[in-house]
Amino acid sequence: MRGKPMAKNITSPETDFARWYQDVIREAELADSAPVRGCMVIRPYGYAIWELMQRDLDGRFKATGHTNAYFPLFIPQSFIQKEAQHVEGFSPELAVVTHAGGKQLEEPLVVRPTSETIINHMFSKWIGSYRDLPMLLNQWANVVRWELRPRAFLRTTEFLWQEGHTAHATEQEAREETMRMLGVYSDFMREMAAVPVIPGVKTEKERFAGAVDTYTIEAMMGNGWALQGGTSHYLGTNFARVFETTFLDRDNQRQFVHQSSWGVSTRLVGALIMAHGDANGLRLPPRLAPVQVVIIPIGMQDPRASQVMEASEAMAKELLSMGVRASVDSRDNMSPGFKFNHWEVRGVPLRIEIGPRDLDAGHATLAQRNRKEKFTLPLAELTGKIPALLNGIHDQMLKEATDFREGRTFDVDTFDEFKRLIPEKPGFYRVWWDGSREDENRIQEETSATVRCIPLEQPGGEGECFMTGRKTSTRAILARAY
RNA sequence: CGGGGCGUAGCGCAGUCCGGUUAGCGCGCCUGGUUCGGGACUAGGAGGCCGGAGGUUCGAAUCCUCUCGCCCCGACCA
Repeated sequence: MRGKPMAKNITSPETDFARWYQDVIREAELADSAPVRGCMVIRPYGYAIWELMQRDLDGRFKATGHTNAYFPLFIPQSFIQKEAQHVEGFSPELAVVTHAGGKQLEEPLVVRPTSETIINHMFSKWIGSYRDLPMLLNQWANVVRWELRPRAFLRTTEFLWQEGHTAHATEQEAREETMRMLGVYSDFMREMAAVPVIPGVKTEKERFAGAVDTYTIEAMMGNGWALQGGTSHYLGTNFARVFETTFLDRDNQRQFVHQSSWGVSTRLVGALIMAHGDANGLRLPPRLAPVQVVIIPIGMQDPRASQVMEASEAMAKELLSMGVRASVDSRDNMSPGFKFNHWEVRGVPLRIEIGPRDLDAGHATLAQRNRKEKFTLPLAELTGKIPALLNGIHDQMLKEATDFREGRTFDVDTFDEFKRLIPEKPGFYRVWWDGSREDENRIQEETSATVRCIPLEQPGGEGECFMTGRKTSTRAILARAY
């Protein structure tokens, strides 16, 4: 890239991060806006990323004992209204169907914003005794929350997600489940998305409506803002009580089940874009890249073009048989340079160039999306080295993202200091925390930042709360967030 | 819901203040030729109810009224 100009049609992320984000989505053909406000079309390339996420996560859910099921899109309005906190949290953003079949419905139907209520309704029928527990279900679905301010992938009126719902005999089991799934999400983010996350618990203000405790994984985006990548809730018996989800224990006593629910959404695609993208567009971590290796044949008018094509095809075939997602860009109406840029914008982690000169030298030229220098590898041993190269790219991207986050994480002791620093240095701010909801409101009003979470991993020791001055042993993380 | 911006070719825009023949530019697209190791060149070509409705005028993309929609920034949220 030797000092060449920035990618065409992409605003520099330093100039305007929000516009850069939109430009990348457009140029990489991830999504397009839809005729309905707040909704978006996920284009094939963007959807392919989501499918890779789904496939991996689904495997992790199965491996932890969950099975998939599907519950209806429409929920009787009365269901939502049963749990006080839940209604309060969701009523402003509900889409409600009042007419169908040519007439007004007796009871309006809510388009699910989440499925705790309808699932509890069914659980109460399915669960009789402790022998039916734990019940461990997941569903892949779309949900609708009427958004005032949509952003592609991050916040759309309709979005795709997965919601896990479990019921257990004891609080301890349900809490263990809550933490287990938070761990699954953290692992996924690190191992697949190459995004480091901070697992923690939400404050009361940020808690899911209806949960006892809400846990989160918080990731840092390229502008220093935080993004909640996934949530896992311990629901206690809140929904069980209103839906009478009960079981008979060993002593023949009726008990409420203890529950968890947890989810991640297409928002993760947005997280990927903003955690790894650069001025030239998208950068995809290899394990979530629809195309991991693109092979560009060069000199397609050259007398030896057919040799070049043969070598390219052979290489792709070999890689595919090894389980590497490789493809040859054999379009003959585009110059190599155009193709380089085309695939760079789309974030393909590894590119292989093969031309007559390479054939003469018995090697191919490689370029990593996350590095500037090109290098060569002998043809004889090239394909065998690709898996390790891809793993290396993953490790490098994870390290880059981690280093970036560390460089943007600050410790502050007073609210004044925080107020002064956060506008000029957006990032994660660690503070001693013993504040109330009112304190949080004040923080948000005066700085636009929020308490992202109280990390599970605490440093120990104690200090004075940066708002109240009270002694506390709790450290919290504050940031501006999406 | 507040504040700001924008609707003109598939995409990005100019033209609008100050009305005047056939509405322009770049990219993309189609056809031919030449090209191909970092966004190729060239010749020709296709493509528009100037967001919608009403008005003013001899004449409206341009002026007036009303509408619809989109985007950005804030409040709410995964």
